[in-house]
Amino acid sequence: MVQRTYIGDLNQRVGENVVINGWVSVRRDQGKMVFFDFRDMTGAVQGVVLPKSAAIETAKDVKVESAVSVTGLVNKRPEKNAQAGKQNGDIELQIEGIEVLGAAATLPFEISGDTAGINEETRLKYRYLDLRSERMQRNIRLRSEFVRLCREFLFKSSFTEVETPLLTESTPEGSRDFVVPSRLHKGKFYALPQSPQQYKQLLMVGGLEKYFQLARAIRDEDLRADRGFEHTQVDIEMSFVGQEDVMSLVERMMTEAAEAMGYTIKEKPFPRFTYAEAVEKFGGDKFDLRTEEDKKNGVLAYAWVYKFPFFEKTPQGGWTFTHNPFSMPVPEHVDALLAKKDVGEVLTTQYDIVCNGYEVGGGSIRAHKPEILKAAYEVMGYTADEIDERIGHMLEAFTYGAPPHGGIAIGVERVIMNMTGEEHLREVQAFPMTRGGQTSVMKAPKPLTPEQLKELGIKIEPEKK
RNA sequence: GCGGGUGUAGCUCAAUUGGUUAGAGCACUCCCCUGUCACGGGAGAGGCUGCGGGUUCGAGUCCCGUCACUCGCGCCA
Repeated sequence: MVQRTYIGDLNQRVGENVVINGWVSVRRDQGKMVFFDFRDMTGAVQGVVLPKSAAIETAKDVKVESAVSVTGLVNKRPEKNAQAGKQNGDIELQIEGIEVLGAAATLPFEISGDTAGINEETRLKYRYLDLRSERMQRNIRLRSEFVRLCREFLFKSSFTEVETPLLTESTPEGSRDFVVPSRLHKGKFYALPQSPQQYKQLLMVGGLEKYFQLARAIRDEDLRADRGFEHTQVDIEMSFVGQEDVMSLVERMMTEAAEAMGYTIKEKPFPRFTYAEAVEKFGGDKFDLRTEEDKKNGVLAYAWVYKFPFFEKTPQGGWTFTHNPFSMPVPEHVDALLAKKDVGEVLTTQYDIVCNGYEVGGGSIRAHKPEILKAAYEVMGYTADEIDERIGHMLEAFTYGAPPHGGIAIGVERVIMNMTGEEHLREVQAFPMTRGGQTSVMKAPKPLTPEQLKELGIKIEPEKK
């Protein structure tokens, strides 16, 4: 069997016989001769079946988007037939044989153009076809490239990648959990992680010092254009660090990745605004620092927002956290928190990273001393028993030599949306859901069989109207 | 949960104040074409107008209900 040549390498093989694999993008049947556009993951090339070619009969039956193996001779095109400014526009494949490896039925929609205008339901039902489109190929590959560069940066910086559990505990003070019924413990449920927060802090207690994970975060809240049930975070945690250490590491990672991908960052180091400044200047903590010119040029305008209030009033007159309850207050406010004095004035070490109007990540230095973490829960009005039930395990873990630690989570989809200019999360995920929460292609959620329900100890009550 | 938008051929859309047999482009099938490159030319097939009800001599069009998709709010970092 002859070695496959990638289409992107054909221009170095002029005069040679080659085999290419790929898909048929276009067929142009001229009667006596037939032209094709083929593509693989490296690019596109024109093939021609001449009248005397043995492949002429099969060529007429090849359907667009079929997967094929094509043998032929790489020719320089005559000057008058060359296509300037087009990949492989100066060569073509003179086809000797076409083998259809996977025939294509008539397509439900055309994928040669931009599929963004096609009905969302149709695109998602046939996501495997939509993924062949140029736009989706670009977005998904770009996403992979970003993730690769983050991984490389973090490995280079002595981080350890750790996978934390997917089946875990419900966290009532966050957003709504997706839950999984337990077969072994009927009537009890696991929850899918909203973030690996507790585990990554326990990894710091566990001496890993520098952890990261490409972590899936799962939340059962209604969907938006830029928000799905699932998204992916570059999740980072470090020991023996302060706010400055985490921020500068993240800044280097984001800069290296973006610049390696050819993007321009508007301002380095990233400008910083306190929450109060951001509200005053921009009316909120998600702002866009780009000029119209920047927008045209695809510039990324990163910035930090920090010094958020730790707590805010609840409608009932109590206190709740603004970001999360497990952060350290800024050093000068630790005593106030411990004394529960001037609670509304206490600032947290939380830092958010924003870019082009989106919040792309957030983190903080964590409360690694049990009394500080406990104080935050007391401010929010939890009883000793409730605190023990919710975070007793963390408080205990922190009694065994917990290092000061902090971290961040960067939302991968948000970054890729900024890079591609996409306004919809679905355009940067391979298999997203509809807004109504139905999965691509196979349309979950679906009912379970009575046997499955019985095994789980679950009875479904018919919904009353 | 609330509010807005959309739903007509496989896809993208059109169809006058309610009026005859619901049209077009692309895709598809067949025929013609030796240099095309989103090839071109000719012919053809393809419709429960999301679904259910109502008003009317007559509904794609008006009314009520319902479903799906979508955008925003609530919710959510």
